[in-house]
This record gives sequence, structure tokens and C-alpha cells, in this order.
Amino acid sequence: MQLGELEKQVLHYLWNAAESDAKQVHAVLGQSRGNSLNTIQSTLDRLFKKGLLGRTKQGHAYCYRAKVDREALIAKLITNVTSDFVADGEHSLIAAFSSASANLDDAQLDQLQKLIEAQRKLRRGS
Amino acid sequence: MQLGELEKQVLHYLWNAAESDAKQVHAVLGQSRGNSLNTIQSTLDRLFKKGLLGRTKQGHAYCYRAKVDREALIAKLITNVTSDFVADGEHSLIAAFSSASANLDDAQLDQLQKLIEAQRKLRRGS
DNA sequence: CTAAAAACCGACAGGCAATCGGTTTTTATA
DNA sequence: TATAAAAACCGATTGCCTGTCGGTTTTTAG
Repeated sequence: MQLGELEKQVLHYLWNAAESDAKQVHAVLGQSRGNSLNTIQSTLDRLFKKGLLGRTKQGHAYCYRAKVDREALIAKLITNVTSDFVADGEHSLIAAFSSASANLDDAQLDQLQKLIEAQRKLRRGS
Repeated sequence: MQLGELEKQVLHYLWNAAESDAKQVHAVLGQSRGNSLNTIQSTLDRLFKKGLLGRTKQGHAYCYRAKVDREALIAKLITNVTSDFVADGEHSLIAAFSSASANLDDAQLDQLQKLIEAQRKLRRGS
């Protein structure tokens, strides 16, 4: 699944704003980009069809909200883009890390370490 | 940077084979897929222009070889696809990890831990 | 020098995001 | 309930990218 520029901006918007209808999104994004309301509507619809947004009819118009959060989307995109390059059982993040670790500074290594710890703690707890 | 199906297959091929010219790649991939030699040539050229392959004129024909290894490509793809969703200063791999860590099993966590350790040892040493 | 091999150029198809104009449907209200 | 305004829906166009080659030019070897 390929995401276009406007689609990304809409997602960003909906992660930070309350659920909104096309008009509201257009007021914030479309205005500055010079998009028509229709363009925003199409984009919202495309994102809905991709399963990234949910929507409900709120009186007159559809009200859209993010259906996946940022982290879940990132995870999904990573899986999509790397799945053809990783073997079964292998995880792309680990493959990527083994290539990129040299580019991380010490603080980032620490950060990663902490994330691993946190994840472990989570599992021991549950 | 979007990679098409044939492009991915060519990369896979060049990660496992010695450097090859278009004819050789065609003999292996093109034959089975029913591609013309020209199609393979175009694809090799596109990958070259994307910086994923290197090439040198070997007597008569260009000889292509992978310029990035599998892990580096995975890292690159992850960075590409996630960079619009991570804040400045945040490393996309780390953001990605915090997104996907829940999908790693215990063995994979161990593996990552070991990679971090190895990287640290490397730094202490040099 | 010349024939064959390879590179290079240009074109077209197919897919997807962005973009809207115009039409249909819905909704609220006079 | 008839109707106007609002919103959804449809279809078309553009632009970008991959796949696909045919045909032409350049290179190379004999």
C-alpha cells in the first residue's frame, strides 16, 4: 500500500485532532495547500477504503477518525515494504538493525536497550 | 523509492550470484518470466540509476553487482517509508522498533540485545 | 573494416495518487 | 411535502513509476 503526500498529511491531522468531517479537514489542510473540498473528500475516502480511517455518519456528513495509530501504521508499512526481503521467521527490524547499528549513537543504543527492557517487563507482567 | 516486482527479483539474484551482465540475468530470471533481454536491461539500468547496483564495463558488456546488501536495503526502505511519520532527531529505526516491538518474539528480543552488545563492544574496542 | 553484440532511446500499457467538475443523494426546513 | 443547500458519489484527467519492447546507435572483436 502506497501512501501519497496528502494522505500522509491527513493521517497526521487525524492523529492530533478530534474526529472531523471533510469540511473540517479541508479548512485546515486544503486551505493551505489550495486543494478543493472534493480533493480532500476523495483522499478521506481512499484512506477509508484502505482501512486506515473509520467513519460514521454524524447527522449530515461523514465523520472520519484514524483507525490505526501512528505506531501501528509504521509497523504495517515496514512489513509491507520489507516482506519480500525477509525469510520466514526472520524479522525485518532485526535485519535492518544489523545494518544500521553502526549509524546509531550511544544514546540511541541506550534508548533501544531501554525499549527492549520495557518490552520484556511487559511480558513478565502479563 | 518504490521497487517493482522484477526489480526485487533482480536484487535477490544479485545478492546470491556473482556479478553478472544482462545476458546472464536474463538467462536466469528473464527466461522463466518470459521477459525479453531488453526488459532485463532496462531494469538493471533503473536499479543502477537508483543507486542500488554498481556496474563496470567488463570487456563488452556492463557487469552489474549489488551496491547495497540486503540488510542495508531493508534499512533504507524502512527509513524511506517511515521518515514522514517520525519526528526530527528521532531515528526512524528506533521509532519503528517502538512501533513493532510487540511483534517480536522472545528469541528475537534476545537477538537484538546481542546485536546491541556487539555494537557496544566494537566501540569500546576502537 | 565489418558484423555482431550491447547499449541507448523512445514509446506504450497498467497501476496509483492527486485533482476536480458535475451529478445524484441526503437532509433539514420553509 | 417540496425544495434548496450540503454532502456524497462518479468519472475523467494528469503525473509519476514499473514493465515491456522495438528499433537505432555505439562499441567491440576479429
